[in-house]
Amino acid sequence: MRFELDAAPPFSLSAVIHSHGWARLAPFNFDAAEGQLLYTCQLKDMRVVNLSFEEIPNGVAVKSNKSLNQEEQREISAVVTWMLGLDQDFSEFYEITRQEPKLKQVQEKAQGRLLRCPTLFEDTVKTILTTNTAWSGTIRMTQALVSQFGEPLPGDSNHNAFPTPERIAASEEHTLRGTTRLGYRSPYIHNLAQEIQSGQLDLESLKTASLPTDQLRKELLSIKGVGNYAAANLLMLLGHYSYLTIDSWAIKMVSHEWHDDQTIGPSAVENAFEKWGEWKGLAYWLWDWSYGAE
DNA sequence: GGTAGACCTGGACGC
DNA sequence: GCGTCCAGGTCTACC
Repeated sequence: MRFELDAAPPFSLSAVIHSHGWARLAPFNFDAAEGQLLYTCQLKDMRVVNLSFEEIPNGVAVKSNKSLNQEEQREISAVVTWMLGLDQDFSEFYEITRQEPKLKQVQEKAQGRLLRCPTLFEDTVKTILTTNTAWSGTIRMTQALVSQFGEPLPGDSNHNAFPTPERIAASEEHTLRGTTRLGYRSPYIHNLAQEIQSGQLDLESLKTASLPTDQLRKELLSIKGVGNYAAANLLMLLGHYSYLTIDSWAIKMVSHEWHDDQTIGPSAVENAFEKWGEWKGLAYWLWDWSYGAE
């Protein structure tokens, strides 16, 4: 089954796919040779379907491996709109970056949208799994979580949906740790799933909450396992760009760009992007870094 | 408020 | 094959 969704111009599916590493984390499946993105999605009625995305002139065409009823199609339309940021408008950002040589490519390439997961729960878990580990570790842990706890695609044991909070909460923490090798992150993920499952935390409501950025950040920082870096990353996914995702890579990039590779601290990274105000997170993220280019 | 040390895993490296 | 070291953010205890 195939249907089309409009996107606010300019739009580039490729720019969304390459906006960060999410496309390489299960249950996303990115075929680099074909340039095709797939996602194994569990619907509200618990059905699991495989979705693929194709760029068309005014937006994106969505293909499902199974037929969908009207309600399911409405649900997937809303989910894909959120995942690809189809309704996001970056004209203000493009306006202020036009004169900056290191950002002049952003409008031309329709950059700005960041690939998101259907739920903030999934984005939060994946963000926690990026902390204090190499990227290969993030891929391994996410794959283990999906294959061990995700609902399988009918007739295809190689593809599972991302596990629901209920499914993770129903397991024992030591089982989660033992089967997925999440290490010390395991209690963070388990605790988050339990809080959502019990109704103590309504994480998904933050996607549409009209809270000031600082308040939203405070809510995110209250989650065990989410610190400054993780909160900034999640804020970016929620469309708030006034905090920087300062990790070891950011420090290395800024040190090389403006400090002759001298040792610097996080405040130097902050200072370097202060002028971009509420857009500084995005300016940093899309900056055309000279590191590795020479 | 700032800082040190522990947390956990996989990979690189030396023997 | 085995042991050691290191990288990567966050939490907690302590000052």
